[in-house]
Amino acid sequence: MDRTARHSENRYGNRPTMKDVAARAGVGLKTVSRVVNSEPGVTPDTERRVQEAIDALGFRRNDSARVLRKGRTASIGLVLEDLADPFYGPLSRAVEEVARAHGALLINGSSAEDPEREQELVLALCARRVDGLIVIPAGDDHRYLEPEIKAGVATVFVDRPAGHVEADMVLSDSFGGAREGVAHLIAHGHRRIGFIGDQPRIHTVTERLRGYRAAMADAGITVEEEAWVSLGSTDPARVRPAVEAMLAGPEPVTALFAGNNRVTVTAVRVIAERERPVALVGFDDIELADLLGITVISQDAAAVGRTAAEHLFRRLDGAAHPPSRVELPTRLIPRGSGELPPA
Amino acid sequence: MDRTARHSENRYGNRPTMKDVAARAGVGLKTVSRVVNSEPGVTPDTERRVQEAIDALGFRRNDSARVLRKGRTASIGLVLEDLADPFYGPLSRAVEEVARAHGALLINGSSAEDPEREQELVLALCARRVDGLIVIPAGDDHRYLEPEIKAGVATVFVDRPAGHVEADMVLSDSFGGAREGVAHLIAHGHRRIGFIGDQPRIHTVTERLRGYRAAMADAGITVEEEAWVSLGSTDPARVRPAVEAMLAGPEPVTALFAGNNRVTVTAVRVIAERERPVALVGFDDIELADLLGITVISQDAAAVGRTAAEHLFRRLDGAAHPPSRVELPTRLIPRGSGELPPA
DNA sequence: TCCCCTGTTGACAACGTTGTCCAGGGCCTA
DNA sequence: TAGGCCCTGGACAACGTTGTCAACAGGGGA
Repeated sequence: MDRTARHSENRYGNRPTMKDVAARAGVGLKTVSRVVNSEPGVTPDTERRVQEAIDALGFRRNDSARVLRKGRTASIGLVLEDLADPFYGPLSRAVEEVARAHGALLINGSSAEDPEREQELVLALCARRVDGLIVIPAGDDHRYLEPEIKAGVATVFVDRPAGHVEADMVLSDSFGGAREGVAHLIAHGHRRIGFIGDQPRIHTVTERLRGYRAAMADAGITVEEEAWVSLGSTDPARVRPAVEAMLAGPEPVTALFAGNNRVTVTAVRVIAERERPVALVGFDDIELADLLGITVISQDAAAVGRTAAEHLFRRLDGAAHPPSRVELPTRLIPRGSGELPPA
Repeated sequence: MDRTARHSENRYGNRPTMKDVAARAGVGLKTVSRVVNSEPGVTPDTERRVQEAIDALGFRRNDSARVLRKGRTASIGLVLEDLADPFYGPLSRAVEEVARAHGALLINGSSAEDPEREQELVLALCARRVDGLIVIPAGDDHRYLEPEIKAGVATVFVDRPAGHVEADMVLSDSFGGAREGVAHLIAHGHRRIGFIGDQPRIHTVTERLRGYRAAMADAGITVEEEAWVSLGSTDPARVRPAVEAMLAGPEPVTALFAGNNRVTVTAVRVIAERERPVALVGFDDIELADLLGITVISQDAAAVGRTAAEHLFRRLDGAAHPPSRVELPTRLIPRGSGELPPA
């Protein structure tokens, strides 16, 4: 098999280059470059000839070469947990919107909550020389990013703090939100309150748990650890029995605090199957939660994304202040389920 | 000061290049390249020295240069309507998963249902030389893609057919699904059935409307166009009064068919405010719809994304068959709202 | 008439990587 | 011991673009 032939066939089909355009228009290479980039110093007549050649050949500038030459890719990377999670859709969209306003494209990837996969993704993005990175950390050690950050890749961590690395962060007030939610339940007469959360490895999980404990302590309630606190994953196959266990037995909990949107959904399902009403407050808002009367601690995913992206581009525009840490407030939205009295 | 160092400082921060690594390891440039790409023909000892230099300098291969040289970017583009829409999250995630299995990254953008923005995005992606494109069309004329497709950019259109261009398509059976949903309502005794949809410019909208008409015609029902059919946007500010109008008056509709998930959500809200029960079937499934008892025509967003991505990579792997058109089936999920009798 | 100035244009190098090809050294075989 | 072969390593060009700089033409002023 002839290698050269296969090779050329495997390239960009037969993409015309500026050289081809130049030849066809009968001008120099650089003149084409000028036209393509709307640089001044080209007579209207020449410009027209070049433009005709461009249209005729279907030429499109090769941004890879441009990037190589200029050093900026006009693209940013976003690494999150799961694009299919309704919390991350709006967040991602908000980031995209800001990026678009700055003429940048968005490359994104899901870490699936796996630190190794996070690192793999982030480094792949760095190899592409994205100008900046927005990372929702899966792991808790980001020293692998040090050379990148030192080399000038603007980086913003979102939703959870970075591990062992200095960088901007945009977080939600997980502690305060959970504390408020649990206090809300206590204010409605509950004392036996269960907490169901994701893996304790995740920062927001421990923060929310801390908020739960704080609210309980404020009310002088001693938490029955074994019976009232359940951490693990958001898989319904785990959450469901955990919730059922809390609601069973001689002294069941009368209220539940659900650590995130995935957990809330499963909790709602379990509760719906029972006769006895159970109070519930969930972290994160959910679509149609208003119709189901679910009280939630809402965090504005779009605002989080927008804020993070704005920070990022401020860095890219040269801001050199020390790493900042923004904490966005949460909001309690009472809709009924959090205002039920103890059974 | 060393020339190389000063130079690279001006570019990507101060990114070391293979040349720097080679100098430090005391080997040739190409040897570094071999190590980085795990090519054979390097003694373990040399490899170790190179690897040490790489680690010491924090070197990361510049994929822009690699792409320029190799002609493949190992990235694909996905242009959809709105990443924040719960239908597109899972779709996007499925595409990403397939891309990942093929070692490719995903660049995505939202067209916001604006044909111009779609074109702008697609062409930007082409300039980046993505290997392939998955497009959920906003516009209905894609002739602008002709030179790209001819140049070898694999392209798959999803959810809606392409305009004036030969390419693979992966669609859902909008017509059949809507027809089945409306027939379901008719089977439960309804004859006055309203249809609420998005902009008629969108292919799926007219297809679903066609399904509605077909089901009505099958049952010998004459559609009262003015009163029963409402198209426009998915903005609640428009949908809400439209639904209210259908449910008002001396001869209101007794059932509604909602054209997509956004519309369904608003319809559910309006219905929830009323005393008289109104039957409802919605196109697209919605989270928690099971708890609210909403009957839906479900299309598997993840399956759509996966199928499209698989088609794309088959093309990239050399498949040369003529453009195919896949239509994925929908599924009626009865949950109560679609089985209500006429009031 | 000459010269300078301005405005257009093109030649050329460089960006960082990979493919090609060649050189040298060590080892095996005859 | 000579010849040949394999294995390792390096020099060099090329990918398509942009920045630099110089050339050139035309016009106007002295």
